[in-house]
Amino acid sequence: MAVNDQPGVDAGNGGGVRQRSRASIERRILEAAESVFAEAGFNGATTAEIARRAAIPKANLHYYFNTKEELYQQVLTGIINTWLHTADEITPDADPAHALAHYISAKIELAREQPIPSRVFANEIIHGAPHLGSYLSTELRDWVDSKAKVIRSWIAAGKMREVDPKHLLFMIWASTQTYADFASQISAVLGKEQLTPQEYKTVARQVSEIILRGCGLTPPAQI
Amino acid sequence: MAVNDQPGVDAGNGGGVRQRSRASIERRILEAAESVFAEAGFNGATTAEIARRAAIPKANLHYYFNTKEELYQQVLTGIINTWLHTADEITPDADPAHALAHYISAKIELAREQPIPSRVFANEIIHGAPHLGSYLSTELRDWVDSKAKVIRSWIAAGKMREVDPKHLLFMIWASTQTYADFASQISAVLGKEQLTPQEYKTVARQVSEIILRGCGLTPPAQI
DNA sequence: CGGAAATCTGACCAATCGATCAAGATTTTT
DNA sequence: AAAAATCTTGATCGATTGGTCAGATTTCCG
Repeated sequence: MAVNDQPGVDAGNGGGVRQRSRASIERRILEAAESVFAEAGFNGATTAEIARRAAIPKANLHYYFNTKEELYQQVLTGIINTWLHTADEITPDADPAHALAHYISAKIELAREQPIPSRVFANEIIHGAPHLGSYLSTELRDWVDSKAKVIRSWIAAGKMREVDPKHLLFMIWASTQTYADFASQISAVLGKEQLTPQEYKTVARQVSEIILRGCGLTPPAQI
Repeated sequence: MAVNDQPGVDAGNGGGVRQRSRASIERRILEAAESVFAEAGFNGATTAEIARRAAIPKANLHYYFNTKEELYQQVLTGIINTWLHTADEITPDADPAHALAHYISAKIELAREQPIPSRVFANEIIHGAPHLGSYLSTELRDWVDSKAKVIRSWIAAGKMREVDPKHLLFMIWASTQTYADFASQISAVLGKEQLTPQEYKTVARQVSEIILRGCGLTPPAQI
């Protein structure tokens, strides 16, 4: 299906009330879908529940998004786009300690601010990524290759201990996203509804310290 | 429902063919259920598909397990019991470096040997653990409290750097289980169907080294 | 052997699901 | 103001689901 294969988008008006209203309601539907997909997965989510949370009749939801699959794809795409630029500071000329600490801190922040999209993505991966097409083996793989190359250049320059760059990235992903994906477990174990922003900062500092020291780096005093 | 609330179990025979056959078929059903739950989650899993993989009619499956919920509970219980004793070496008198390295190594091994149950559990947690009752906030919480106490005793004895014990455990869980739960992502990014046992050993060594150094410990030469 | 208990199974059911449709309401364009 | 385009909605459909049930078959044991 083409991107603009929906009525109204190519109407003659130059971004009038119609388009603004349409964008607004689509955002509301996507947010509702996000939370339902996160709670129940693709199979468990029902369009009726999504419609209910978006406060529109189910038939109207299918006017804006033809199929549940299309809705899910849009949610996934939104998540992925959000994640594309969190490691921009990982560049050859950067200071490894600072760049990694910044990356870890940013990922923990994201886990705190947007845990729901993270859970949708995690659920998709756990079930073998049946709806992600070739994204993992093409775009994400290229992204990892390029970041691994940067880390390898840091190692070659003697800036840090010799570690496998890709598995280091997996470890950072796991250690940070666990605070979004497995929040229910962490909350239950710690015995508190949710962590405070202060506690998230403490977590970011500890994860940074362990990984940086593990890489033979000295954690920066301030991030 | 009581544990032995099924026909045949309390028959007069002393562990004859009947009981052995029942145990065998129940195991076959549970294995089938495990894989289906892992691939589709609780909602997405169908009793028809579980029955198909167990090679029995659906009605027969419901003879051994009354409801899908009961089947799911048994799968979850099995997983949890498997995990209960993986950290037995974490004791006050143990050497922190050796104990942690052993724990991490054992968890990576488990991720390699039994990724499917791990995914069922992870899926349950991601969706807020709706079927786990109070397990997380009671038994698991107590388990974590006791292990955290051990780690705190290590710190008090000056054996390792001061870190938050619980978040250290979360980090170990995340870094190890990611190789089971997110295997599809790791495979796609690395461009290989699956890691070799040798590669799992490399992963275990690297995760150990980073975490141990991160805790101010010296990784043991051999685990 | 013979009957009781346990096991197995095809057929079936009520509920729920994603999706469709026709018809009406509203807004925009001419 | 008429026509066209867009939006909204209740009703409904075919497909799938978890679970049931009556009856056939097998196993067990005196």
